[in-house]
Amino acid sequence: MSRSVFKVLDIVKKIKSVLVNNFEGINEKDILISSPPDIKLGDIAIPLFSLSKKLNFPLPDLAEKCIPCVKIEPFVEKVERVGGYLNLYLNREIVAREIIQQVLLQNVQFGSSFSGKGKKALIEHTSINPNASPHVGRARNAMIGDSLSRLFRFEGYDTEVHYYVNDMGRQIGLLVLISGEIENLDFNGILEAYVRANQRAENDPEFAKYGYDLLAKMEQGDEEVRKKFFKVTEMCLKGQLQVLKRLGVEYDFFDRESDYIESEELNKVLEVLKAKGALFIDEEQRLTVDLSRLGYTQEEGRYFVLRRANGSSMYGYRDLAYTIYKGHRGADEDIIILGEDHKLYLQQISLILSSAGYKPPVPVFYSYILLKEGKMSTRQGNVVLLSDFLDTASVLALKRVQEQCKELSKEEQNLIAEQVAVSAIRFAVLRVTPTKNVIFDIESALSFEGDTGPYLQYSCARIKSILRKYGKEVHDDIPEPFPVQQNEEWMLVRKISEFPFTVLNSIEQCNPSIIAGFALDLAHIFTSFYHTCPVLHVDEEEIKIARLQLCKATLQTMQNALYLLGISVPERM
RNA sequence: GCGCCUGUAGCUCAGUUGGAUAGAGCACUUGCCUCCGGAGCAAGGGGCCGUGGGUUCAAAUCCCGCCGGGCGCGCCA
Repeated sequence: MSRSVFKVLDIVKKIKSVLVNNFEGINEKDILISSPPDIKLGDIAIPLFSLSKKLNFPLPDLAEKCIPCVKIEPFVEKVERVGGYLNLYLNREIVAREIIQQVLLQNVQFGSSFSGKGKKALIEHTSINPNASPHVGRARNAMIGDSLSRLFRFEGYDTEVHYYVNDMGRQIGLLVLISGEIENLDFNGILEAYVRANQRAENDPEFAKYGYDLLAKMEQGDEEVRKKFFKVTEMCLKGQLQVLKRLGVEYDFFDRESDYIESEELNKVLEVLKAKGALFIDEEQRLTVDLSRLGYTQEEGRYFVLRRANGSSMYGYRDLAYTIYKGHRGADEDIIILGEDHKLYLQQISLILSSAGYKPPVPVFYSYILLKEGKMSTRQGNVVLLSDFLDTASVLALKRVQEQCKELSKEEQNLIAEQVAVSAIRFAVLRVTPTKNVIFDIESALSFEGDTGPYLQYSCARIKSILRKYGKEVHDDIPEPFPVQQNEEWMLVRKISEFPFTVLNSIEQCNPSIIAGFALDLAHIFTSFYHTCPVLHVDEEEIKIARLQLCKATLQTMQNALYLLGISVPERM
């Protein structure tokens, strides 16, 4: 069921205002605009059921009255009533011209409504514990966050991306402890070291205690200990960032948790909580917030501990301080990407912040990536490391590139293979709505066939090939009228016209999968067009040019969509 | 136990916020490279949209109950 709506032109807006002006007692919200289930039934559909009811006007009469109103010149060619629907047929040649023109004029900006102009967005994402190489499950956070960052930038927001470096805590303490025992510990050895440290802590209370002691010294600002923590976490962070960079994920700011051990402003917030009777020292000497005093109604999750009995801070304390800091950066949109396991936690800190007059960040939650065999577990060894996946995908892609692009240099071939590998993983993860679990199937993610990132790149490569073979620059002046002969051409135009709407929809819902779905639709329609409509092999020069322009507009739209997903488009593959 | 999320073809997922005949890909069957790139296209089979009620002109979509899956629930981060 396609519900394409022509957003590029203001036809929808015009229809609404015309109807509102012609009928008393209705407003724009009463008028629904959708589109017919089949291209044969027209391009825009207006269901009249509720209008007829609201106006107390028999449906056939209402339809009769509406038909001349919505026949908006010169775009609407024909209006028909089918059952309770008013179906509008657009003038393909005029509408297509307008749309293709817009795409070619706006090129890399086509799709943006600039809704974020003059506004600022702050996005925090990824925050993988610096203790291991990231697996694809963890990377879902980074991919969603990165894609949203691209969306916000695309819409004109002044966007800053933050990475919160969790360089504290008992786990890191243990890691620092054991790193002192291993010579030349590097990023590759870190996971093993981490696992070993945890095992030892379980069996050796002495060792565990050292971990805590080290953490306490770190908190108290012991310079030497701080240096040790920094050294280990920095090495780990660098390694992780290298892998993430392969995916095209980058950050503007790295904020270290250890810089938020003490916060005067947060202490003032705590005074507010105290005044509300929400802050107390519990029976085990922990500094605790009783959220029920702030409006929290559940018993589960009612208490939120800020400091241990020995006075050391908990993650929640530091994160509250950090969140306050972020709030002062003046962002209109303050967004944080979190795994679904943080839902209650975020609710808790949001309650604390808002009860002291702060605006909490807007969370985007995502569910875990599962393997067919079940959950990913580092301990059980059934994880798919991001770097491993990229390596195998890249090798597989290289084989095909070597066959198909023999004339290219080795470096170019490698580059393309890497681009294909990245698109395979990014698309496989991003195409699924964040709130749903992703069942990750390595086999199909590596197949590059069907609804995959490489398929999208492939369809672009085909367009580029056509444009290359044409040999000349395809100019941007669109003929009037623009010839549209086949349904496939028209369907392409319709799909392209949806893109700005899709972008807005995606950013409103903070859901990149909407873009992914759009890219797939567009690619399918294009390949269908490709097989039915010859571009270079047509005699009439006007048709050839028009189709070349349609190809160019399709490519531009596809590249813009893929850019938002962090997928780059090779010239050939 | 309580709370949040989720259930659509054998499998992996869409379904533009309540609209017309529920759509793709994988897998299976059948065609299509002397023709702009077969990482492709065209066609076919395959559905009680978890289940039982309700709301209305209209429900995969909204509300309630039940069942299955994911996540969480006081010194982890």
